[in-house]
Amino acid sequence: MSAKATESPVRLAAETWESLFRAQVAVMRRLQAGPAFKNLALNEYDVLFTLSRCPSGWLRLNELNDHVLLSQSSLSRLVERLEKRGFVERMPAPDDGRGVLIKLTEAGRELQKQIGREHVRDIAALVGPALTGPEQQELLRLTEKLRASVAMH
Amino acid sequence: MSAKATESPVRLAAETWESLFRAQVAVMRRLQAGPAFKNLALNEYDVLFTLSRCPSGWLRLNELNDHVLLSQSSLSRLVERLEKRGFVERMPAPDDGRGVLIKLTEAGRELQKQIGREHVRDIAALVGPALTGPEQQELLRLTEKLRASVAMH
DNA sequence: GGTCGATAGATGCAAATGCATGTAAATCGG
DNA sequence: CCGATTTACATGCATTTGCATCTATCGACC
Repeated sequence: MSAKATESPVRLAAETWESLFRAQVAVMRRLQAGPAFKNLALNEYDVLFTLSRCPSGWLRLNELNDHVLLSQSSLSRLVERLEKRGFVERMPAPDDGRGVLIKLTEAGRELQKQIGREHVRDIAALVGPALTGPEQQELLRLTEKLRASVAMH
Repeated sequence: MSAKATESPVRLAAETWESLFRAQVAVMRRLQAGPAFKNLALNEYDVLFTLSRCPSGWLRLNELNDHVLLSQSSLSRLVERLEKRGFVERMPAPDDGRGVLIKLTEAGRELQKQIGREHVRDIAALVGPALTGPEQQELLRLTEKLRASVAMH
C-alpha cells in the first residue's frame, strides 16, 4: 500500500490522511465506549478540557470554536447547556461588547479532572501497547507539525 | 511539552493521543469547509468511500459500522437516506436472515469518485506542505500500526 | 426438535446539530 | 463623524444523532 503511494506525492498525502483518520476513529470508538463518557458527550468534555488548559481561565467562544469540531451555533448551545448544568460560567467580554468569556466553575473543574483521569488511563491502555515510546514521541512530533502547518493557513 | 512527557509513559500516551486528535480536528475543519462536502455529509461520504474500496462490492451494515464513527441506529438511517437518494442499494444477506448487504449504485459510485477527486486535492494541499515525503510515510506507518493494534482488542 | 441467550437491524422519541438568519457591536473608508 | 461592511454570538427550524427498545434470526446446548 505505502509502496505504491511513494509513486505519487498526492497519493501519499491522501493515504496518510486516510490512515490518520481511521486510527482516530478506531481509538475514539474505544474511548467513547468507556464509562468516562457516560454523563458527558465527547464535545462537552473537550470544552471542559480546553478550558482547563487555558492559563487565564477565561476563553472567548470563538477561540473555543477553533479547538472543537462543531459549528458556531452548536457550540453556543453546548456552552449554554454546560452553564445550565453548572459546569461553566459566562461573562460579557470587557474589551468587546459582542464577545462572551467562558470559564470553568469549581464543579466543572472537578468533573474535568475526574473524567480526565479515567480518560488518560483508557488512552494509555490503548496507545501504550500499540507503539513504543520513541514511536509515540515521533507520532506526537509529526501530528503537532501537521496541526501547526494546517492552523496557519 | 514532549520533554516532560518522557518522564511518564502514561503522560506520553495521553499527549500523543491529544496531538493526534487535534491534528485530525484541524485537518477535518478545512476539509469540511471545502466545496466537496456541500451536498454530502462527511459520514455519508465515508460510507460511499468504504463501499467503493470493498472488493466484492457488497458490505454488511455491521461491517460498515466498524469504519464509521456512528451508532448502529444512526448508520441504519444514514444508509436509508442514501438509498432514497439512489446512491446505494440494499439486499437481504443470503447466508443470514437478519443481515442486510449494501452496495453502491452506479450513481453512488460516480458521486464518490467525483467528491473523492476534490477531496484528494484538498488533502494534498493541506498535508503536502506540512510534512516531507519520508515524514508522511512514517506518519502513515505509525497510524496504521496504532489502528491495527486498537482494532484487535 | 425446543429453549435460551446473543446478534443484526429497525424504530419511537428526546436531544444535539447545522444552516440560515437575526441582533448588536466593532471596524473601515470617506 | 457617518454609513457600510464585518465580526461575535444567539435563535428558529429542519435534519441528524443516540439511547432504549422491539422484532427476527442465529447458535449453543440439552
